Amino acid sequence: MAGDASLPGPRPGRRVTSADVARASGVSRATVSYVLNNVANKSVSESTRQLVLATAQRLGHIPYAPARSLRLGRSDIVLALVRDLTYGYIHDRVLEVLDVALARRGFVLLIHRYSEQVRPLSELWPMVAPALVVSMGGLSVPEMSSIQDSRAKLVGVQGLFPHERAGEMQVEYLHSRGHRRIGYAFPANPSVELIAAERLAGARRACARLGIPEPVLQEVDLNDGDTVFAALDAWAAAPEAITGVCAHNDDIALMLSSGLTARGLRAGTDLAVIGVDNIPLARIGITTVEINADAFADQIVQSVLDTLDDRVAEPKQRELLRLIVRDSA
Amino acid sequence: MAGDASLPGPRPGRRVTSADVARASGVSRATVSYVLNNVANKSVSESTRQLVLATAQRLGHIPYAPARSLRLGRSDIVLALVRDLTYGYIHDRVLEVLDVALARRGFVLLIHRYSEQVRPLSELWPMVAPALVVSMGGLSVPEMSSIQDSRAKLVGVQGLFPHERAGEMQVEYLHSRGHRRIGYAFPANPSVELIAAERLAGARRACARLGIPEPVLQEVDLNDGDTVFAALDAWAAAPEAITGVCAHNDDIALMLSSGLTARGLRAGTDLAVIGVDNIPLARIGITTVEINADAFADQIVQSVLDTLDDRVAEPKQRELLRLIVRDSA
DNA sequence: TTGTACGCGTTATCAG
DNA sequence: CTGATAACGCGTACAA
Repeated sequence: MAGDASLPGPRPGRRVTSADVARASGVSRATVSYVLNNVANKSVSESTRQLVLATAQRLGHIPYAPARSLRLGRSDIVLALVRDLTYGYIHDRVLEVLDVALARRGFVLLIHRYSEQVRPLSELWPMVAPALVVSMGGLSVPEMSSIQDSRAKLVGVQGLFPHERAGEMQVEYLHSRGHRRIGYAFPANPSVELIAAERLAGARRACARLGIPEPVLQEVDLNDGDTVFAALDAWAAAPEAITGVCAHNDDIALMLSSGLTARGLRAGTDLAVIGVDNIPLARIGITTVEINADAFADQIVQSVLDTLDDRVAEPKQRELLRLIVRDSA
Repeated sequence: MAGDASLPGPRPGRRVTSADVARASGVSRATVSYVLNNVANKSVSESTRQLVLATAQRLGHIPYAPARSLRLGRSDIVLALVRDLTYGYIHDRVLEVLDVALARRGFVLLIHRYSEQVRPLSELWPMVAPALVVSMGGLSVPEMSSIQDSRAKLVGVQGLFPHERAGEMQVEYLHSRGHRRIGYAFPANPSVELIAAERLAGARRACARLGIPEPVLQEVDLNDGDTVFAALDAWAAAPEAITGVCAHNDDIALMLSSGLTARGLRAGTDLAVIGVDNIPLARIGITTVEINADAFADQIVQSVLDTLDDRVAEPKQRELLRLIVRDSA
């Protein structure tokens, strides 16, 4: 029994290190590392290999990420910066596809709900040391330079997506259906402001090109039903009544549709409403500009992998948008 | 020029370490560490303090997370395991509140979209070394033991939430409005199966207690509008027609409502529909069992902080559910 | 204020 | 071919 106690057994309350595995296996730490990492060019006899594997398993050894990263000079973390998780459907799909692609390359995708008020980016790097940062929204100049300082690579999603075109397509469709006075439902949520501005700009451009008046802007807050009714009233009270509305996205289009229903009216017959996204909930009755989530995701994945490999990204634009006509417009 | 070259200047292409700052400041690495960490009980003269701070700033030094974690034996990462980001509103709110609370404690919340098929949990620990894991869905037994092996603390969200009660409240409300034949719209998405089963169980229990037949189950797939119409048909064709339906959540309730509208019917008059969540989109017209997201978030935060401090959690149950009556039921 | 040992995994170099 | 020794990455904190 005294013999047992003097043996360098498992240290209580401490992490199981590769050194523990080495001791218990009667081999060196180097050998353990070679075995655990399947290092090529290093021949280890099958017997020791099995012994090390079994011992590691038995002791429950898990290589400690910080030590690995310190030695390797890089972490396997890709950090996605997101302002808001409720972007919903498209975002979720993109992040899923991205994580699968990264997994094949030995990286892991972690998502951070980023807000400058909670914690400046500069405080993020001493806590996480990502190999690459994917920014899912816009970034300010100081934010971008902070990422540069952190030595993480950076991929921005903004710019990859033709938001203006989406706004244009909405107006073009409404125009083709005879609508000449168009409303625009702009989101109140500040976290989508940049995107929203682009879509609106596209709608405005299309109106100008088609020779119809600028869209009549109304702000709609997803968290406040009153704003929906206020918008409907404003459009109805316009000098020349609005007959068709572009909604920033399907969520807002759905709210407008619900608002109409609540008033005994109906989207499509009393007021044309068109959204953007083609979210599942919209698939009953909402006319929309569909975003091809998979194609969009592929572009981002391509961009991320290129950046990880220090390749220059070849911008292979694919068609991401498609009109889907349903009852609401 | 030769003199310049022999100076230990900034090493090209390499990280700026605290040693670089120490050299450039003409002080020891220890001093740099003390200054940068504002260590109490360590008197550093104001002049060197300012010098070090300025030098660090000038060189763009950022403490390297892996080295910190290795030395301290802990990382500042709290990892939230999520099956699916489209849980939406409630989840987003919870994760926001949690991150704010963790920020105050010097931790950062990172979210991982977890799927066993993409990457087993055991491969996650060598990449991330979280101080604590928050599981936002259910975990299997091997998954839980994998977390144990990783030496991360674990907080499960399941169990904190009275899902059965939500199902009960739905049935109780429909019953109070005179409905005796009740349908149940069950989500097809497997990632919410555990939660959904609990809500359904509650609905069943309430039916039994009230002496009405079991709810007639129909599966509804958010991504497939046909399932909505199939469900509506099935309920209408039941031996005794269904007059009220409990939806697993507001998204499904909204789909049912849209389906009714598409058929020229209306939720509330032709078929009563009640959801769960009170998501923003539901706030026009959908009767629902509201989840108090902030109170729910507070519970989780409390649980997380208790676990981080190795305190035993005191289960301070608050009322999380509230009936909200609108047009749809 | 400083010197230095430490945390842990990786890998170049060396010995049998 | 099989394996061991030792240096390294970087920040922290104890002893001096």
